[in-house]
Amino acid sequence: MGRSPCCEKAHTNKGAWTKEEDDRLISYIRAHGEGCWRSLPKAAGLLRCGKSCRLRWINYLRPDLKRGNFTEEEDELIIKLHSLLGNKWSLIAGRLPGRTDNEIKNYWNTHIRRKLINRGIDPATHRPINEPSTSEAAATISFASSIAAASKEEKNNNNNNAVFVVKEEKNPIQEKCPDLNLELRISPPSTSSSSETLKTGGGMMSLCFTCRLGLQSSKECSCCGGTGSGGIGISTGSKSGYDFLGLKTGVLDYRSLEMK
DNA sequence: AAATGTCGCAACCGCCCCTGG
DNA sequence: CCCAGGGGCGGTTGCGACATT
Repeated sequence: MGRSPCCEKAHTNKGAWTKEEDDRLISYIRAHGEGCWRSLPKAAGLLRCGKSCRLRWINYLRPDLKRGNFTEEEDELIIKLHSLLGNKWSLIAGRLPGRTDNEIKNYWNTHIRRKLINRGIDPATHRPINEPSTSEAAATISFASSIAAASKEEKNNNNNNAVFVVKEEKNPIQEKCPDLNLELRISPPSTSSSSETLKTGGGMMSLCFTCRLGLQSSKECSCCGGTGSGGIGISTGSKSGYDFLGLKTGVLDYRSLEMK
């Protein structure tokens, strides 16, 4: 039993979007919101596949996209997140307000990979290229509980819902590449608190409801202040409501953390 | 100036997961 | 519990822009 195609391929346009198509899609979504992508093209008068519309909107037309060059901070954050999450571009994109998974994926493949190779780091494993591949643990995220990892801050926050500790441990690889081999520690969320709290190696962040919906830096955001600046918190320890590790739903799906 | 090579990005493809009936 | 539909994601491709010869 085959899966029905997502659209009538015979009657859909493909390839680059025209200005008129963009305008139609934008005006339709402004009027009706992002709804059923499958029926959207017909409703909007577009001869496009619903998936194509979704992709165009998410990757190019969304008003909150931050286009332009990646900053050095974003570079480093992407590298760190990739070392933790692997090719989970959507998760990584979730930590970079205004950036899309596709954009980050492209940027990784074209710039960061080369950058890491130039540094002598294997972009796939985040290990030194010359490093013999005997140390399996070095490439694997450790979910081992670590009391020490809980750090002092945990004592100050007993209402944590989802607590993530990104801990750096000293080992030979770590000393060569101090940003790598970060450890994640995950505890299940509770339902008692109205905001999520997350920890990084450097700071504590409390997420407002808006941020938990993935609307960081929006006008309604109370923890980011709606400044549009977003938060690059993993390494800086800023308190900018950074939705680290896909907490948009309030429940962490551990499968999303698996390394490939 | 033309030809060729390389790079970067937008878009597509196909698979997987989630959800509702 | 099973199945189909819809949405989302990661990998790949195609093409235009730019650089080099």
